[in-house]
Amino acid sequence: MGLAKTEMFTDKQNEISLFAKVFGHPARVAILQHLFKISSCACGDLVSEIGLAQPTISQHLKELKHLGLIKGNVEGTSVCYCIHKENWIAMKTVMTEFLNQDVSENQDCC
Amino acid sequence: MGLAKTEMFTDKQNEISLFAKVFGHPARVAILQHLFKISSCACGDLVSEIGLAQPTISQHLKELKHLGLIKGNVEGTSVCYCIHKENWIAMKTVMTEFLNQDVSENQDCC
DNA sequence: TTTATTCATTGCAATATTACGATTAATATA
DNA sequence: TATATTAATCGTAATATTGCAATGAATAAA
Repeated sequence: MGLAKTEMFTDKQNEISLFAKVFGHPARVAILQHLFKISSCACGDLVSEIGLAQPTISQHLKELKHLGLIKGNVEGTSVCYCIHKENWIAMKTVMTEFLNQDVSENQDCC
Repeated sequence: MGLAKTEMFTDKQNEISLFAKVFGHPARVAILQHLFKISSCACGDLVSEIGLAQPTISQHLKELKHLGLIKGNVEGTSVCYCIHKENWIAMKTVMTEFLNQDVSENQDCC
């Protein structure tokens, strides 16, 4: 039914999957990398940089903003975006804990 | 059109997004956490553990296997799954590099 | 005030994902 | 051999995602 049964999972599992999902598209990865590289950036610059249409970029920015990973600031007719540092660090803590699960103690089955 | 334009992005960006995408569903997060916890596990045990139907779990396992994050070993009529350690560590390197982009030098725009 | 610029929103088409019943394939056991 | 067990695959319905043209909203500049 195309719909994840989130009620079957822990809050942490759902949180991890939500963060991961937003990184699950190369355009959003590229947007974030560009924001890290140049600190802050207007939407229009991202459109030229990434190469997708303006409404598409705007939609990806909306998802990143909705998760709190970026901030947007209106400056005249343009909107300046940047990384939301505190939230990025908080996200990193959650994801790193997941990625760092200890693999050394485990015995292979195969 | 529901299809990511991967040709517009770098190999690294596509790689990051593919790894992230597979973590973008709580069932796959739960499967991986369970495999870390108990080292190795039959498909049927994961079905009881997670609570989704057997074909659904089988499908999620297929995706994890396709990305190389788990291994499956046939043991009689059951199949034993475990984390693919080397590939997990390699994935972790890629994802950690992405997550650890330096945020401290950046100036906020807002 | 008019026009230009920039970005968000809407609406839609194409494709992908999620979930599961039914079935199949493979092996173990009686 | 016949039956049971386990897991993969197939087929399909429901929903989500991606991408963009068209449009709208807001501000700046002429």
